[in-house]
Amino acid sequence: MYDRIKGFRDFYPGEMAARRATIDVLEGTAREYGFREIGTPAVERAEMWTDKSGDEIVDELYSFEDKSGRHVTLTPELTPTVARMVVAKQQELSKPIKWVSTRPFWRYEQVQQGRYREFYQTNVDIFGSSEPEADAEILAWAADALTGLGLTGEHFEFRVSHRDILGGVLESYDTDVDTEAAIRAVDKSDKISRAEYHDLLIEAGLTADQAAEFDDLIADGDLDEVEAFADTDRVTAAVENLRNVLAAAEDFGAREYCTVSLETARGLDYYTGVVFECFDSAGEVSRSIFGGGRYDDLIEGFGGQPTPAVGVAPGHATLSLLLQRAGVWPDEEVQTDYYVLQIGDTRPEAARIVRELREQGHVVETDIAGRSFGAQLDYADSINAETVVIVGEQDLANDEVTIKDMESGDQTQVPVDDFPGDLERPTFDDLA
RNA sequence: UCCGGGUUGGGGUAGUGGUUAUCCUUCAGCCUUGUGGAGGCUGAGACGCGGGUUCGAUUCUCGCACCCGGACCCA
Repeated sequence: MYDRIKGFRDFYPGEMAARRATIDVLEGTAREYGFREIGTPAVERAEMWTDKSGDEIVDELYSFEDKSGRHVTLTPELTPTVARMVVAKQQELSKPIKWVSTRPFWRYEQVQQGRYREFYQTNVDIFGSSEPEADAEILAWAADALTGLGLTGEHFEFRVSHRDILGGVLESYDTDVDTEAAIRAVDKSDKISRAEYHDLLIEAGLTADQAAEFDDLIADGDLDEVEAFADTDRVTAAVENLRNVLAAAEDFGAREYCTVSLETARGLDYYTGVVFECFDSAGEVSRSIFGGGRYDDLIEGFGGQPTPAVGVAPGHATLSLLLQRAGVWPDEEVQTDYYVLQIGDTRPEAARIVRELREQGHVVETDIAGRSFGAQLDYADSINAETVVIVGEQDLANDEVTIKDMESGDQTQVPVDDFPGDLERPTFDDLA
């Protein structure tokens, strides 16, 4: 026996069916919005990450030198790849560019609940619109996708913020405040005591009074108060933009899932405007389910024309945790339309029936294991066959086959030449 | 990298310093090549690895590996 590599997963049929069902909803919803599917390489140049994040990032990459000496890596995220793709065809792609893709990514990380080394994400991105409607469309897609999976507003919420609000408020203090340290403190505020939180803020350069005041302001999430408190262009613009996005989300049907949460500070460095994270409302999944937001500087950073961008990338692992805890994880039930049972040497006739039924698009199985009558029925039962077609020597001697309804156990004889005949999906009820 | 918990047939478990390691389930076959869901019978299948203590270790002990949580991290 060989071990499975840590952090990688096998999907047995039942699990694969659930994964497939999840992907179908996410992508099907994206298709309704006009997002077009793209395909991307599993391997990219490692420089796409080391240039931006430094060489330490290599520790978290599945990177290696290929046979021609290129330093490459299994891709840990999609964003640099789409950025590269947008830059490469910037002139010929009509805007807004709306792309979707579901695929695995790889990161060499510590494995934990909801986090693997090979993980699947559905990335949904819009390039070329800085309008609030673009941000709102991302929120709306996410909301539609989650409700399409069977979740409701009881199960999830989007905590929405704006990158410039926290920074802008901190900037407005006269004192010399270490903005980054303060934002890190906000990020941790959930996990530490109030006193510790305030201490961290004070270390970042706020006075004790300011720390308390800042805490209240941010915790309340009241945009009017924020605006009144920090009357700077940056904060005013951020607040207005956030309001516009929420107003559009209202019309798009996603507002009810959104909560203004100015503490939502964490996330990728490249976010520039509205940011949001999806959380389990019940708090059972403590980690954020996924995050998204606006990253207007990224394309330019990859050598393209300045191009606004906004996107979201739900990871399927945390999503499945949420779906399971909400009790809406798609459970596969094997469904088989027909089992064609053979007794004696009836293969030619049985095979003809099987092929005709399959041609009509039905799911059809027959004996390929040389089993006895009882064992075949047993098997037909185990695969939830709706109808069993018994092709036995005795039946054929009368030019008949037996049609058995597995749920009721009722059965009837029909002329073998009339089966399946012209009926699209002949069952016991049609033939009795 | 760190912290906590764990490891007995495919899955779930009981148990023990000493004879053939318990039970449930699963799987295969049979009872029953012409009637499944119930039942019965038969069979397959396990003490993570290595060292130590011991006459003897699956059991005690140490180390390691692996698994599950969590911290850090999360581009």
